[in-house]
Amino acid sequence: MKEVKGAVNFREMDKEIKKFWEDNKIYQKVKKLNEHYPEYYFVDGPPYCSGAIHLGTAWNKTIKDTVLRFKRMQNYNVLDKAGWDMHGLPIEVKVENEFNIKSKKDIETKIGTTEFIEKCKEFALRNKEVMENQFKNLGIWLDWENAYLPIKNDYIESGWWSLKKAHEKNLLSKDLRVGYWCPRCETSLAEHEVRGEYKEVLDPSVYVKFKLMDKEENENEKEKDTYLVIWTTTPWTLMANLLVSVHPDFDYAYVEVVLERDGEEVRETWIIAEALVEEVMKKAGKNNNIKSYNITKTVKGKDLEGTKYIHPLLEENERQKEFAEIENAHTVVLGKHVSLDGGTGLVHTAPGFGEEDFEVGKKYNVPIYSPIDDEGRYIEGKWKGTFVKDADEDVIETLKNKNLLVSAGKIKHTYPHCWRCKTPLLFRATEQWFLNISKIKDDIIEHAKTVDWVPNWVETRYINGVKFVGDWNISRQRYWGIPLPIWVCEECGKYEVIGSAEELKEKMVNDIPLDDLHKPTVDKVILKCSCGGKMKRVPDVLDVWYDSGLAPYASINAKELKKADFIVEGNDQVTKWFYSQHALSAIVFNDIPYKKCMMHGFALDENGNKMSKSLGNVVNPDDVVEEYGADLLRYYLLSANKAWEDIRFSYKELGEIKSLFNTLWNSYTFAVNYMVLDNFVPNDEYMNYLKDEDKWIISKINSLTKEIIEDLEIPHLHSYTWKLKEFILNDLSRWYIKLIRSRTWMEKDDPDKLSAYQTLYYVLMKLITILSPVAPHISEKIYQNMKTEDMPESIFMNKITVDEEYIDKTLEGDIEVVREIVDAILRGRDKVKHTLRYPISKIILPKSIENVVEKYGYIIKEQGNIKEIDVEEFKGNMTVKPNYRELGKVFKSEVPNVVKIINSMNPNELSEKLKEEGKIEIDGYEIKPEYVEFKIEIPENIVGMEFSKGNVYMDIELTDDIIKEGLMREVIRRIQSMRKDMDLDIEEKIKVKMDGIEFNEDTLKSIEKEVRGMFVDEIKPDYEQEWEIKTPNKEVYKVKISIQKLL
RNA sequence: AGGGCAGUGGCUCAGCCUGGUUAGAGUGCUCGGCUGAUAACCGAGUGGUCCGGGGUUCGAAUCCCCGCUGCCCUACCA
Repeated sequence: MKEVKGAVNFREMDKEIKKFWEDNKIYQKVKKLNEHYPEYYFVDGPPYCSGAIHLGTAWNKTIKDTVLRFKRMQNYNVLDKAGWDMHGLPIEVKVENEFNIKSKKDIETKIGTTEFIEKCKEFALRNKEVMENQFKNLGIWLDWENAYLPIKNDYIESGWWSLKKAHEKNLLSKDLRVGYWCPRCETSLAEHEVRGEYKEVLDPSVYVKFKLMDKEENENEKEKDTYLVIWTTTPWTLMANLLVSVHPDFDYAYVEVVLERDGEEVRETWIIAEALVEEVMKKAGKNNNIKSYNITKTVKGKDLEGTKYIHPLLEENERQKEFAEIENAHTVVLGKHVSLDGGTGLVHTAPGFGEEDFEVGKKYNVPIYSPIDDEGRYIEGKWKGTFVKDADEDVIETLKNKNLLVSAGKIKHTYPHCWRCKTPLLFRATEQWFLNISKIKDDIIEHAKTVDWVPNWVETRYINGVKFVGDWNISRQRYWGIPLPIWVCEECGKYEVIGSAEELKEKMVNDIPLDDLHKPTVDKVILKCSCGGKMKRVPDVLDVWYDSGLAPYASINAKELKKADFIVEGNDQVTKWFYSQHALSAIVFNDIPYKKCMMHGFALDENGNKMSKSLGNVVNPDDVVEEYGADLLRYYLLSANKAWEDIRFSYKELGEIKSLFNTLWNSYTFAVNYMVLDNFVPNDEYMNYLKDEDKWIISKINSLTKEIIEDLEIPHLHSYTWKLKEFILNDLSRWYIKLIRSRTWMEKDDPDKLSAYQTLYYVLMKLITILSPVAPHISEKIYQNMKTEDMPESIFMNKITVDEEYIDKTLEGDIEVVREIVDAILRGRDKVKHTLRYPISKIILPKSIENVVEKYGYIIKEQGNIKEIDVEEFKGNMTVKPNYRELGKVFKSEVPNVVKIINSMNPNELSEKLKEEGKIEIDGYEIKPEYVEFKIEIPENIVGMEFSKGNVYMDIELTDDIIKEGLMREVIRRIQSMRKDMDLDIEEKIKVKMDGIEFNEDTLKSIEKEVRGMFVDEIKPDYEQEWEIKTPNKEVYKVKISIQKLL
């Protein structure tokens, strides 16, 4: 042990400890140590290698690190590979920017795929390094050396292998679907790539009439010109309209509209959802000269099913004339997705341009018509070659000329944009590869029920999420990803799924070296079809979520399922990674790949807003670490909230954690510096001399350890950290250290002193052991200074254990009472301005706690500065209070009656009787002592204070002796304060001269001892000060104190 | 629209699962105190319709139902 001097700098400590761990390979040694213990399999949810970590990722890894450190200290062989997410569009984009590439074509023509892939790889690896270092600065211990990287061949092969399994189980298919498409980047985008990219835009808001085909039975003149009124914000999609959807259960009104057109009165019937008629007519009035309108009849949506209409742009798109011949095309169909939130209650449906439209189109068996090219230009019709959005105005104009426009305006709404080029996205039908999750959904839901979710309601949320997912589109028309291992025959269209590089090597007809399984290498491989044709690879790559979904088995290169004992990620991952890895394991192993799954929240700014660059409210974890040190941030993140709720990051609260750690550090330096001063060497022998307060805190730390093990097991990190805080501040610093302070001033080898040191030593060691999972640096730092030769090299080589034999709940309870009494005394003193420096000659405590007083009276005396304690049966006015909990157990619904009886009795008599007879029977109710609590009112003329077990009465009479003793303390305090001003060492001796106050010889001796001084008559003062001392009996002393250093 | 979570002093949050004294902490503010752990610490005061309404119960912050508000997820924004 070495003396600890100077102010604590937590950041410097981080660096020092990090170096210590690295130089001595502590992580590796800990791993080795646990090698033969049971496995604890943890799978790291891989962060994306985008550049830098943020507060959320820091939080995420802190949770992981804390739990895993705990598990290691429980002697588990923790499998803890770090993981990284490295493929995908975000990196492609960054690289494109680096090369100033504008379009997809440029990649192939300007720099070539090989070079491009190489750059993507470099970029990902570079970012991985940066982020890894940031994590290491937070003290995150993971297996960084053997991290799993999805860009490695064996990982890619795992992807292939699993996809082949999916194929074998008939869960892989190729299908035409509508998805997001960026016309500028010429690629499909995944749903998750679009998330957060909905931006407010001004779009056309157009109400259009679709004329009904004249029905023979509709001879009625009035119903001849009948129209469906639809609303759209994308007029350009009308070109591809095939259906109009209505809700089967809604009411639709036939609105007879009288309007004036070209000077003539025209009568038309418009079909609009009844609830929206007024709104639509209001809008229509602006563009049409409407004279009047009234509803002639209403029908249910389902009654409209099959009604045929004339496509409004039939002349502008010849193809629509062909479609008109198809059975269901250009008819009203039913769809539950139709809402009355806006529009007309009739939804224009273009199956090639909308996801739901697509579903409806398939259901009604009409063509999935999507007449645009990769760049978003029409490939046929009047506007052939025009970019679709540019056609909007012209479409509107055309409709107007055809008298089919009801209203044209603008609307502000949110619309998805390409996150890289900010172009509004289109919805477009393309052929993609799918995993048919819908076939195994029931199994997936069943698996989910076997998981231990933290908090448990995540299960509901997860299962609900799963219920909504459709088949998983796994193919992307991009470059940087796991290549789809699917080869298609050019002749017969048959396809084959390859499960490994080995298999590919066997089957390829040309000779391509397979050093790297990325594009474009694999693209060159040709296989031979059974029909004799050439098979070429589908040029797509896999969705990057497929990569991370493979983690449970690909990360350890396994072909069987090893269920993770624990995973934890942010709440956005419930429907992402929790799901993607489950989906892939369900396909391959028909099981869920984790046993315990915890969700955490998001890190928001102080006001609860998301941190974003544009708001300028981003808190960089590096900055926080630089200012406060890693442990404070770690502790803050785990204590700020229940993990599954969002954290509002606050520097103020971080400051509170700083106070906590300062207190911890002060407690530690207090202990160590005294120990060093006395050359203390810890020795179990001293445990034989423990005083009650020592036994108390030893019991406390063991009780705490026990609770903390339970908290970390769940894990409930908030109660873990809160309990630590409570112990450090209240039990250790504010109570125990206060209690033993006088013992540190005793002679070196006094057993009382040694046992106090031994206790402090024991408790601090226990404390830092349970603190170390969350605050590894500080704990290690303290450990390194306090450990003895025979102890393990690092704190993390120790086990967290409970010494059950030291737990004494009775003692803990008794000392709690003592604490309450001391607090009550201090409150009482405060009330009458009788400060602690002046003793109180006597206090009286209730007889019921006699044994507590007998055992621990010395603590009360010392802490309250009390001369004598009496225990008495108090007399006085009693009040009685029923103990509802006890009464409830026995009397249930009779409780009010019993309470009435209790309250109606004279409390003093009741108490007397209960004491004599043990119980009373009144009106058939048996009243026992435990049903009631008595309190004695404190008479006004007596100084008394209440605590949980009764009252404490204080005799505050001021005798000469008391004043004298108080004055002695007044003087001591002032001399001490002057010593401090002079910056003297604790051990340094001084000469003192006092004028203006007299003490007897004994008192002077006591003062000399406490202040390490010597009273003299003559002095050459180094420091002088005049003091005014006021006693409680209003005497005033003017005292001059002079101090001279003794060299 | 569906699902989940949350709503407790000025602020940040415990407590709720498993109903039972006077609903707790920290922080803020006011006052007082302490002093060799000291840029720390202690005490007192201040401050609450426990979101609202209904129900169950002898008893509800806690359990149930309905609603309000905020956040998140999913869907949608035709």
